[in-house]
Amino acid sequence: MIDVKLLREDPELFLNSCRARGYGSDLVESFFELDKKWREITSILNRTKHDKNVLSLEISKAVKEKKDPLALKEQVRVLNAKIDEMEREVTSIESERDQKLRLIPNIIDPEVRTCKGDDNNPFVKFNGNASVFHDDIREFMSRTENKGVYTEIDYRPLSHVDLQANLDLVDLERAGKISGARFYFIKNRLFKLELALMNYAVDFLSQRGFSVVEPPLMLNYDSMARATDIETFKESLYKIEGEDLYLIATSEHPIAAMLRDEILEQKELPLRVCGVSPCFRKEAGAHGKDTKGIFRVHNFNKVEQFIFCEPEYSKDFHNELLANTEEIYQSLGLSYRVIDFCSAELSVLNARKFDIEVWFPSQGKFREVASASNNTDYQSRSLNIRYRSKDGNKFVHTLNNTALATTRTLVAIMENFQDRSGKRITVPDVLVPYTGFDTIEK
RNA sequence: GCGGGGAUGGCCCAGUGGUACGGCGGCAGCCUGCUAAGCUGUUUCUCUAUGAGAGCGAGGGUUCGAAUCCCUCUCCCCGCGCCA
Repeated sequence: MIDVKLLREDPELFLNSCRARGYGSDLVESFFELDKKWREITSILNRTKHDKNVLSLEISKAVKEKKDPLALKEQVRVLNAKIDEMEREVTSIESERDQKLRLIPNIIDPEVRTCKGDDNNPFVKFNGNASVFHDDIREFMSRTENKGVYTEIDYRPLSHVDLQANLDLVDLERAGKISGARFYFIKNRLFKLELALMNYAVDFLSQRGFSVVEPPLMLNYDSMARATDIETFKESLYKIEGEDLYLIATSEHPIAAMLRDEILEQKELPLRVCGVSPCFRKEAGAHGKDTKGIFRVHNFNKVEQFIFCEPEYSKDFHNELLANTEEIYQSLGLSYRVIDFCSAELSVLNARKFDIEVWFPSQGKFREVASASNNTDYQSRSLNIRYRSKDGNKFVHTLNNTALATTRTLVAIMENFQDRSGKRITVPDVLVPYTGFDTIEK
């Protein structure tokens, strides 16, 4: 949620942010219309309540002095009827107003470029040495602003779907039979590789000052609504029938909600939390995309980074979160590019967002594996997470970034580290201590 | 699931129908000077702000008036039951 006071003081700030996102100004305008009405009625209501309180005190005195309070009581009854009516009106206007308020998006970081469309997200950097099939070189170089480094290959590597069939690593048919599309059984060495990835990422973050939590996998409506935005609710979340519970789409949400309504000490900050959990997503808006294999699925495991910090430092921590994930992917030997999101592609919560996209030689594309968001004080204001400072209690800034999502990283490893026969996958060196094997083959 | 106990400001705690007591901590100031202490003020949210309103886990109800009485719910603690 945005800061109402700031909105009243400087509407232009929010109008600009709305425009850059392609929103139009109706939201802000209808907020002000309702807010004006709300203030007017609230003011009369409070005056009436004051009158009532005064009368009530008089009754109290009258009773003590053994005078008859009947006439005074009647006056209060009349006021009560008015108060009831006004209160109903205020409540209804207030809820309408707050509904608008909750939809007004976060203020965009001034460094974000005003543009639209995923293809226009500004390129930030490339790292690695990608295997690129010669037909894809042009695409590869254009996506890296000619800064990409590659080794040309004269064949197209197998997709993970074919590889896993060759090596008996995933059973999609039976998962489809019992659960439906986008479900899977992960089998054998691929499962051990998944465990290795999670362990590796957790160890990595532990060494960088993160505490580790496995969160609740369900949140109630209130916590979820305050930790996320309406789009996530609509597009992603599974609800438990007959219960006030939703399956989490990422551990970002329970970690953010964990500290709701709390006041932290300044010396506790920054608070670095690593969350490890399955993530459940409906993928309702993704019909027809990535329908084969385990690239886009209804549940996967993820190691997430989350930071609560003082406002002054959130940009630094945003970079720290990005650097952590980059280092993980570098150490795995995967080539990636970083993009900086266009204003119109940011989520309502985001002030700024970077994505890390790994090169998949079998698809000839960079694909998203991690997403680093700075939500500034938008999430913390909804969740009411503050810290004590010299100038009073202030909202913390919250940031998050994927450290490692297992299914996509497994696909990346399979597609990048297969040999030419398509019957053997090399395990990245850093994972071998965790897996106990260095190849996956038939 | 059953029975009992609980939830009051950042924290602790008092409060059996008349408008929330006191302490601790934090902040500001004063006084002072020896590992410090003392004194005063302040401490949540909202508003059209010398003033008002709201706020005692949440939501209803009774009443002129509810932290207090009644109903429903949530969470925590103790015991019993069930259980990987």
